[in-house]
Amino acid sequence: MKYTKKQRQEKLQNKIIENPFITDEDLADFFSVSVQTIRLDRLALSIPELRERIKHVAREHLDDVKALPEEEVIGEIIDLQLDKEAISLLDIKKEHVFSRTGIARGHYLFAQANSLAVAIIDEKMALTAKASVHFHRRVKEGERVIAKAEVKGTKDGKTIVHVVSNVKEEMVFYGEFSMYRSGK
Amino acid sequence: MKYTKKQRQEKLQNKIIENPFITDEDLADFFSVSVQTIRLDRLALSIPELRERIKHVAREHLDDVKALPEEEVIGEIIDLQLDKEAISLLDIKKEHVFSRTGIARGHYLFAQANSLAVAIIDEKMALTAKASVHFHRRVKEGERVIAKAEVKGTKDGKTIVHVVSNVKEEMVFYGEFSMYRSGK
DNA sequence: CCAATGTTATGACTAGGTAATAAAAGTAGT
DNA sequence: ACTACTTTTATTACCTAGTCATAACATTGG
Repeated sequence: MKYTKKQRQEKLQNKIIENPFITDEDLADFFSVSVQTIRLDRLALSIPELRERIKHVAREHLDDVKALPEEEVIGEIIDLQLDKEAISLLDIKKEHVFSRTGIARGHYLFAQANSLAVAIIDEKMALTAKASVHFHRRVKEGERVIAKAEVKGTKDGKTIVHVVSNVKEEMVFYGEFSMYRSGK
Repeated sequence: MKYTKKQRQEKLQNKIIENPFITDEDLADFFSVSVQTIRLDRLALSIPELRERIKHVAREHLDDVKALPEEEVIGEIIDLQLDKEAISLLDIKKEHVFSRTGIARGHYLFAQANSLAVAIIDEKMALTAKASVHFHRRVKEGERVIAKAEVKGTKDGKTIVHVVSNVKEEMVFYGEFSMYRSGK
């Protein structure tokens, strides 16, 4: 025999993670055992059946795509006084960090700050013209970044917004954004 | 009767887009028609059955999660000479633009430039310290942004990278990045 | 009123399973 | 070599959410 029960079950788990769309029959072929054995294995490992697996993957996706366009903002806005100040919150998760180091990629902090700068403008449309940003400290997975934006005034039609992002009491990011606004 | 055939089929389409997990039976209940009618409707609209719908959504998701961590870069790198220059390409799609205006959100252009600046550094790890960026022209859905990064030199341990992004011959973005590098 | 369109019902079949039960095969210990 | 136990396989009945084909019934417009 090729594998012991334990070995097979380990491999099985990997196989299914790798390709959640595989049927018991295909697995049975692959391991040269009967379908029933595969089913006992899944039962033992509490791996749900193909359809449930697919459903699960699909639901995750649906949550993703629903979460994004709903709020065209990176991070969750928790306070917003138009043309004055705004605060948003971003929890740094796996998808935001370099997988090797666990350090957040700069453009997510930028994105949080930038989209907050867009949101704060009391206009149907706002676009970033210029930005000058500083990354003060690396942010790690699991940390919560709170960005605070403040409108500093207007200079030749462009609104200047300052954004300071903190993790707890520590400043991790600072940016100055110069925003076009659609208003006449 | 509540709806005509046409009205029902339109509503049906929306219903399914809204919640692809709904069964024919639930739909039949909702519209107070028989399951068979729903099936004829789906057939007419060529909407696949529940399981196929779910599978499709799941596959998209799988592609997403597989595509992202593979290359930790926004855009596709088409040329890379470490510590010299690099070029990447980003096709602006629906998910990159403000849905109302079709104009690309600034942080995607930033992300493309920033991740190119990270990639160009010949080191296991590179992080952005500072960045100064200008958005010269709005980029629209369907346009292809080509970012070109050049290493300009090193100043107190930080590498200066310039990134110019063009759509066709027109410059749309310019950024100067100051990068930390892990090297001793 | 009758023909066309729309709707519902029925029966046979499918994939990819669950669950329960039984039988067979392999592995150890003595 | 025989028993005891684990592991694997087979069998049967059932399930969901469909497919496809055929037939009958209902509604509406002209």
